[in-house]
Amino acid sequence: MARAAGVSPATVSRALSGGPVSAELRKKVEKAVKAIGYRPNLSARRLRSQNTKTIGLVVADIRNPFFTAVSRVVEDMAYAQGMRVVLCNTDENPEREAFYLRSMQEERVTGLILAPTETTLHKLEKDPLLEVPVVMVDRYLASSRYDAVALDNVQAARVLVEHLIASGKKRIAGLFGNSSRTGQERYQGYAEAVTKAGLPVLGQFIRPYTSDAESALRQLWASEKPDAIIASNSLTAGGILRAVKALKLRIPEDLAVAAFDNEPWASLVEPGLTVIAQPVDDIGHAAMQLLSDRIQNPGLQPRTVMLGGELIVRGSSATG
Amino acid sequence: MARAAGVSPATVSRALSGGPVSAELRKKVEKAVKAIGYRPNLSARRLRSQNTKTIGLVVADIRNPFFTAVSRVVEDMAYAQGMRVVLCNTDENPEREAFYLRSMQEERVTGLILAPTETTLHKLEKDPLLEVPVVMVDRYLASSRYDAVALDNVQAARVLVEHLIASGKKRIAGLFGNSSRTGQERYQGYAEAVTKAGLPVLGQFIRPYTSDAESALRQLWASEKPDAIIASNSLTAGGILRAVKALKLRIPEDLAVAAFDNEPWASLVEPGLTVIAQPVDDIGHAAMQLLSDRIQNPGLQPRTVMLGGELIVRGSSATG
DNA sequence: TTGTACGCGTTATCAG
DNA sequence: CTGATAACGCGTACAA
Repeated sequence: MARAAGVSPATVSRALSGGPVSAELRKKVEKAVKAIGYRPNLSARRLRSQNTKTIGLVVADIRNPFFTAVSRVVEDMAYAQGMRVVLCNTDENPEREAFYLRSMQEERVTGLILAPTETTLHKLEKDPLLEVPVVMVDRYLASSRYDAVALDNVQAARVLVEHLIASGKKRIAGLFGNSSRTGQERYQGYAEAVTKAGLPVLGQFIRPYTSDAESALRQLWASEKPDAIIASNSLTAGGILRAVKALKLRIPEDLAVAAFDNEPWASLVEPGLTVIAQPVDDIGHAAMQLLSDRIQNPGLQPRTVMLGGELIVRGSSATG
Repeated sequence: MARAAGVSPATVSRALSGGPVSAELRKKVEKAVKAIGYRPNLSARRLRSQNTKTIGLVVADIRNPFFTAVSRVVEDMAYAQGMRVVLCNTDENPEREAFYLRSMQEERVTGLILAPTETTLHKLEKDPLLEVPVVMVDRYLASSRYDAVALDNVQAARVLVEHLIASGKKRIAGLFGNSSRTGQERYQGYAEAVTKAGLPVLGQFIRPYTSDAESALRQLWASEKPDAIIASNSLTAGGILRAVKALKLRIPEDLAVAAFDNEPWASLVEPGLTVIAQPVDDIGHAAMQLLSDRIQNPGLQPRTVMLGGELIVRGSSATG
């Protein structure tokens, strides 16, 4: 490139990065850029500057609408700051997580946004093998060494259950994801609420897939005969509705249903699905904000941003 | 690292990449790796090897379930080949597309998977400023210079419309995305089918957002009084169902509805949404396969993989 | 203002 | 089998 423009490499570098260059030479460089279709080499630039301007986004599965929404916000904010986003799906598999975290280290990412499994969450807390800025999303430990942003799951689950109790439900079941802290916290809020009301605890942990939720509900219906059920996420909710349809149960008369995540279809299914809406945009925004802050100032005390959910009542939980 | 292990850089490189090294020195290197938590620097590796092992994925919006599904498959296959995926959302905005394509060039991506707007699609065909392997996804031009994989949109739309005609519908409307070739093709298949049956063409192009679809249907219902409508994608379908609900129309008696994309909720809404299911996994798989082939052999003739959709009939289009 | 020289961390080539 | 050396493309201190 330098010789294509007939100037020194240094001049090219300066011209392209707005350094002090005479108008004449600047023209020469710009002309050469167009002539040969020159594009600066980011690998070289990163190696030299020791700044990759890359953020790693490691989530369980981008098809989970929650992560989809978060990733979109993260990508928007990243590119607004001239950063790129590398996407990783771990399928809640600690081995894949370990692999990706190693990769992100080799990538020398500027920062990392991570929704870890319970396993990895504890491992990272014990020995902090990541020396890059990290923000946990959706899952976190109290008084962690890492920044985190998440829904107040315990509180949100409690609100959801109390709503069902207020609707007169007496046998409230719950299906919770078995691999993430999120599921545990929502279970906790659920269990506290039903216990406090003197109702039985009918919660169980399942893999967060539609089919697992479907069969779990069938079993539950054949044994415990709940009159209401809450789902820890939208995939599980889908499975429940599928089973409800197959069993020809009426909602909410036979079974009230409520869930987490206000998917677009929540208002389209009959009679409308009651949900806790997560502020996904705010969560993504907070994650990037925490990350930017920490990148600028690594010495910061770890911060946890806890956001509230919004209860949206629809027909699926209407007073019986 | 080299001096931490007490050997030469070359030996470190060989040891880590399985080259010919004595067992003794290999131990030394491995020990040093653990001791200092060494991770190879990918920027340096890429600069030196001129191989970034990175694929760029440029789509309109990762929140569109079609792209979500494709991206998941792409990411899976990429990492199975030791490649990373950089994600870009263009919002169907040609300027953002241009920006990202430039970025991907600077990134020296090994390959590019791209769902371009109509604008960019034509521009790239005219002057091929991308000299990396490119696979178009979801949108493409006939006899293009690029590889492509997509649904046979004309055919699929025709099938969908013919199904509605067979159900006795006489005034079939259609809402199609206004920014992508996909919308145009589906319109074409729609128009052909209704014309052939001697029915009026009530199709229109809208921005592919839920709210636009909602107001479009309200207007349509107030003027053309269709007895059926098809939606070019799942967001548009959602808007239609929302408006239908607000207008208290009965499906399918007042208005039959059919759409593209078999989202999980399609079977959950009453009375079930008739759709053309896109083979999203196959599409993602084919895209990566085409890309791998072209990376291995850049001289290949451009290929277009056209996949068929599957008509899934549900209650929303039941014979009136 | 401009050019020269060096180094970022790696791999490939070439001697030894 | 191993080490010195060069080069990938860029940015920057330093000299001119």
